Amino acid sequence: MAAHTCILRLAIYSPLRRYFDYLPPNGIPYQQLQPGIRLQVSFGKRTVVGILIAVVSQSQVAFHKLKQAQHCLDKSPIIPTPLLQLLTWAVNYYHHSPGEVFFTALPRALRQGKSANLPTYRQWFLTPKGCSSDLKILIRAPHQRQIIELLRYHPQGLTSSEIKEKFGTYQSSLRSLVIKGWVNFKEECAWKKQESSKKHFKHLLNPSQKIAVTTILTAQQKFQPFLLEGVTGSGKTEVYLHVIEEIIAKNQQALVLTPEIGLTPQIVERFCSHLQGSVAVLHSGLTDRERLAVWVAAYEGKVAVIIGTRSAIWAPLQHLGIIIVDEEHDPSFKQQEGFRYHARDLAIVWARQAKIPVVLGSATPSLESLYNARCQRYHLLQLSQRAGKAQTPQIYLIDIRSCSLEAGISPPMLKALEHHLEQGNQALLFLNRRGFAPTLICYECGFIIPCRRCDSYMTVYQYNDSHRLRCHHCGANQLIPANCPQCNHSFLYPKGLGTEQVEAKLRSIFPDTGIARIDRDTTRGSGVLDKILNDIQKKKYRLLIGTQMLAKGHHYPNITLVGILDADQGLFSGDFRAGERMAQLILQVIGRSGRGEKSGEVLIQTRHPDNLLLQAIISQKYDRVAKILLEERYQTGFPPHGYLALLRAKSALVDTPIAFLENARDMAIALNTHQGMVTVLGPVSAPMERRAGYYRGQLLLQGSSRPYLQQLLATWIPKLEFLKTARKVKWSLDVDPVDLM
DNA sequence: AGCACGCCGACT
DNA sequence: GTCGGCGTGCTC
Ligand SMILES: [Zn+2]
Ligand SMILES: [Zn+2]
Repeated sequence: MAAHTCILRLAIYSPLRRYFDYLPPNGIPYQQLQPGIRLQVSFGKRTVVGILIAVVSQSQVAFHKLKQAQHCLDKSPIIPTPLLQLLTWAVNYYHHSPGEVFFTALPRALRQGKSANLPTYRQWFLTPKGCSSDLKILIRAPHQRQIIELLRYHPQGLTSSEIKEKFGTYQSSLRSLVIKGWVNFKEECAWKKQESSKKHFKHLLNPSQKIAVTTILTAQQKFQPFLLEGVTGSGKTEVYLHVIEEIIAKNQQALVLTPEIGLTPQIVERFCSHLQGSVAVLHSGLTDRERLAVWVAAYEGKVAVIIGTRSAIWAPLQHLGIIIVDEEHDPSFKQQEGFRYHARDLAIVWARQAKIPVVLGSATPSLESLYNARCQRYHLLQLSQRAGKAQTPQIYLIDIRSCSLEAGISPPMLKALEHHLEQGNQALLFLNRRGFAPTLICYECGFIIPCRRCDSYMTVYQYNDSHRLRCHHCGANQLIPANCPQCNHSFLYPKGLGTEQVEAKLRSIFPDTGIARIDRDTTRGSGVLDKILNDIQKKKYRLLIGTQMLAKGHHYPNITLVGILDADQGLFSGDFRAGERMAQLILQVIGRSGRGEKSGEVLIQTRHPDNLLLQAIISQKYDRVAKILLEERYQTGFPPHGYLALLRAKSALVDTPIAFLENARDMAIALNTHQGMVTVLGPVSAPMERRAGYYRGQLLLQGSSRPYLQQLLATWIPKLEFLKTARKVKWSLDVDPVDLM
């Protein structure tokens, strides 16, 4: 019997870190049992969907315990082989449960076992008869009449959902109209092929762009990572476009990953207008249906280029020819909960498996990528020139220890603002803190209003959330109290600085100037940011104040003054990556100024004008910045001079996370065969111990060798779920954490 | 996670 | 008595 037993190894959506073995359903030909198909199985007391990962002949589980799968949900795989390989790699590297890994890659409909057909929608339009007929006949059918009137406004037709949006009930009316022969429909496939008005507008490349393009293209059909380094405005996007053009001309596909904020309609438009072939977009704003449609279309090869955020790394592309990761240093490529994958790192893995080139682009590369380039693992390509005639900006530090500040603005900063606005130019102020003020404090007793669920203070909001306090860590909010909760005194005042406050101050100083605030609070809702950006182009706003949203990827050609209100915040805060982040942010903001013809000026307010890192930043030489940071990482054994894995645990009770982590630590130390190679540090409570009602702790594994760290994780992590103390906490592993918060 | 089972206190 | 909270076990 055992000789030709066929056992199906399935991934099932559950936090359990293992696969589940089943026997094949009755009457299924062996050839149909391809990895990547889905089956319906009984799992415990439930019926669930499983994904076939492998067909094996042996199982760890006793034969009599194996259940038979109920039936196959697919005739052929819904996950292409390269993606299956990538997912399998991710299961092993991130030591996460296979079920959650494989299922996060799928659109919701496929997770639920629905069919993998290209979803369609109905496009309704008027027939010639419907166009010309007299509406008076419809006097007793007001719904039908409304629909006809609406369709006459939209000669290109309307979708069912668009009609449904206008009138709640519509189906019976449409049916009657179809019978009358006034209206008809056609089935359209539901994925929005991105269209562009302008087609084919070719740019000439400068010499360093040309070199980049040809170098990348000579590496086709082989694994080769490139680090494309170039300041904002040096034309990285042009390089991407020329490379992709060549790739898709050979009937291969291209995948472009961008940070969350970078995926603007402008950038999509740019790709569409330059590229022949269908471009599809994948981001968090899509409906489930649209996501499924893009997935199926991509799998069927109907899509040549996918542009998307982090999760687009799971696009089912069978003929991938190149991957591009733009702004590769951006932290949004790392998923920060559950299955904590890094899309940039997975891009490298995919490229290696598929033997294709991968391009990481950035003006301020991550230290990891920079280090890889130095070790010759990545080919470094530099775009030296800023496009156009613009000069690099002049940068000045303002020592604010000896200044009196008004809403965080020093006299020299104010003077510069006045000057640049008088010249008719635009100015930008950067402050990486939302709200009116980070704290509300009692004048009498000094009590600061805390969040009830976090070890943190409530942020004061005056405008957006009209007179409320909000916690940035858990979302809790309340009205601003009239009296101090501790001493009942009524004089509570906001202390510290936020963008709302700066905006208010600027409005009082420059009452006749258009002022825009750009942060997460003013840009909620789709299209809002886009409208603000458009109005900036039109010079409706001349003074901009904002958080890191301002820094990322948008073009503001007329800005000649950039002011950084607080360079120290972030530069000196606890986390090991804080310095890198802040340096990248400051350099990105600096890059916003002085494009086009005008050269720019940058003013940076600081209390530490002599700080080495700050000095390196204002030299605008990123390699100087990197040298300082890399030296620091070398001293501490942090990435890229070392590899990290962080075990996190949280619970509503104070002591349980640490108790679990202590058990976990003991186990790790016992299993650690190479103590010189992997160090177990902690456990300690998290920098902010309580968040959203949970007490949090963490245990850090630091390795000087990645294989040894991985080997320890592989033996250790599967054992953790059997610890008694594990039941009382929520725990998760973070391989290559981007921060230790 | 999601579901079932069994034990114990408390409440109509 | 029996309702329900929660600790424990199990998922091929
Ligand atoms: Zn008080
Ligand atoms: Zn909170």
